[in-house]
Amino acid sequence: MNIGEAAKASGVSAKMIRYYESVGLIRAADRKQSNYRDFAERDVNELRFLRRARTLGFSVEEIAKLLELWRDRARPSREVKAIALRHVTNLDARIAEMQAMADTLRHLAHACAGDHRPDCPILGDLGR
Amino acid sequence: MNIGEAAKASGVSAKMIRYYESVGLIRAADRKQSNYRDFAERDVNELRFLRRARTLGFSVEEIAKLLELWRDRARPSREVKAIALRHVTNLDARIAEMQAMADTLRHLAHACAGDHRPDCPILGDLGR
DNA sequence: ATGCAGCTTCCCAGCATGGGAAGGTCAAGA
DNA sequence: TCTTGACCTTCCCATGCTGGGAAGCTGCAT
Repeated sequence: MNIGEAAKASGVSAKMIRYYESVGLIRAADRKQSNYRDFAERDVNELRFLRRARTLGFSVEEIAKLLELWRDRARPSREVKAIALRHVTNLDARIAEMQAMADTLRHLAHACAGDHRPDCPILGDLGR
Repeated sequence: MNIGEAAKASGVSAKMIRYYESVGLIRAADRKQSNYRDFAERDVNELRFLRRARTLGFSVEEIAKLLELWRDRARPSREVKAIALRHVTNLDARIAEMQAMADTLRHLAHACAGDHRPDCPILGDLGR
């Protein structure tokens, strides 16, 4: 399977497949005589795993560990769970930060007339 | 005022001050004969504005517009409000995304024993 | 055989930030 | 006065993830 087909089948762009390979996230694919990469079904499965993990917000580094565990039939589920929960903690922290930003801005915007006049609590706050 | 003092006074690192100057976010500071940058109180005020806007999550590009409006005494508050609300919409979207990620993961992690055994709904989902 | 689609590598760009090297400047203390 | 150390200057590099594009090779269909 060429990289284009693997990309279509997995939902990961060819550009990204090459990148993941270059940083060692996935095994380097086999090569045909033409030097074209040759993907097997197993590779496509890993790429799909990868894509799904990305949509859940895992970093490339975390995915490296998850993939390793995935490949290891004797993994302890404890390790997988730990990575997932650490990521959840991380997400929650970032959500709280952004929530605070949004709330502050909503509040300031609410107090701003939003017309032709220059007076503006938003700028007032920023320049306090 | 040297860049170090301006950094301390504004809470923006010297590195970042140089960067903001290089991308045209702030006016290029005056130079002394030594070629050292020379900051005035007004510059420090802009840097503080900048820092506050960054903590509210505005992009450098948005801040460029906000700074422009801040400097313009005849600005219509409408424009400021529009930028702020657009940013809030943006934040809300990202929060919702991350919330969905966190919820999915919490759910999967809850179903995962997290012990020495290899069975794991988290990996199951990722590799579905 | 010719052309086009698809592959290869390599470089560049962005966001915002920090690290560090090589070299110039300033102020304080011996 | 000279040295020293803190601070400044520019320049390049790296991060994490993604896309754009150039130059050149391969493979298939007409």
